[in-house]
Amino acid sequence: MGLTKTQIFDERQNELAIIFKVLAHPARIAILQYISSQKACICNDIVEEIGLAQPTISQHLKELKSIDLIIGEIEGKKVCYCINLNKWKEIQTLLNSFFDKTKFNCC
Amino acid sequence: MGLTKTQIFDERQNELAIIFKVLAHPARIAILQYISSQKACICNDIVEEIGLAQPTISQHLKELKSIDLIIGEIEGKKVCYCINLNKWKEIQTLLNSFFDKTKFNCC
DNA sequence: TTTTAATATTGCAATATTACGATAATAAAA
DNA sequence: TTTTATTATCGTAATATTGCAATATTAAAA
Repeated sequence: MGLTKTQIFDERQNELAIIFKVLAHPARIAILQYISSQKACICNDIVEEIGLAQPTISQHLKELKSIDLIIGEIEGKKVCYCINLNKWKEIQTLLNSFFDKTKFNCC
Repeated sequence: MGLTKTQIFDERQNELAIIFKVLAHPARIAILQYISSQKACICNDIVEEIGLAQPTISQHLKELKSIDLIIGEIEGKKVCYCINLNKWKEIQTLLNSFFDKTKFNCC
């Protein structure tokens, strides 16, 4: 069906899945790595760096923005995209909590 | 197109994306949490716990197995699924490395 | 050997994702 | 004001994912 049955899972499980889903594309990984390594993180530079069409990059940026992982600051005609450090740390902590909380009773 | 252009990204970026993708479903999060909390982690118990049809669970288990996150041990007619602790730790380390390596020069 | 129980696989319908051309929106520059 | 540059949105084609009924496979039990 292609439709995830979110209603049978709890909020935490759905939240984790959404975060993982946003990160589950090499272009979005590459965008994050590029943004984080540059002093100026202009959208157009990202398009040239990654090698996907401008609308495609714009869409990936939108998905990263949807969980506040990046912030876009308008600078005239351009937009400077930056990683949202607070959210970044928050997500890293959340993922570590998921990995750590998982105990291994069996086998 | 629906087809990810993996060839324009490096191996590390693609590997990270695949790991995130496997984790990007609440059912698979729930399966991992359930398996890790049980002494016996029989496939049928997972089906009853999660509330999805048996073939659907079987498919999700297959995806978790695809990156060796879980191991299925055959016990007669039943299969006992367990988390692969070594891979679990390895992936946690890899994700932390990704989060840590990302520096923030801009903004 | 036949039956039963547990799990995997196949096939398919419905929805989601990816990618991009065309175009709109926005703001600086001419 | 018109042009130009930059980014966002829309529409759409192609592929992927999700979920399940039907069925196959496997191994213990009868």
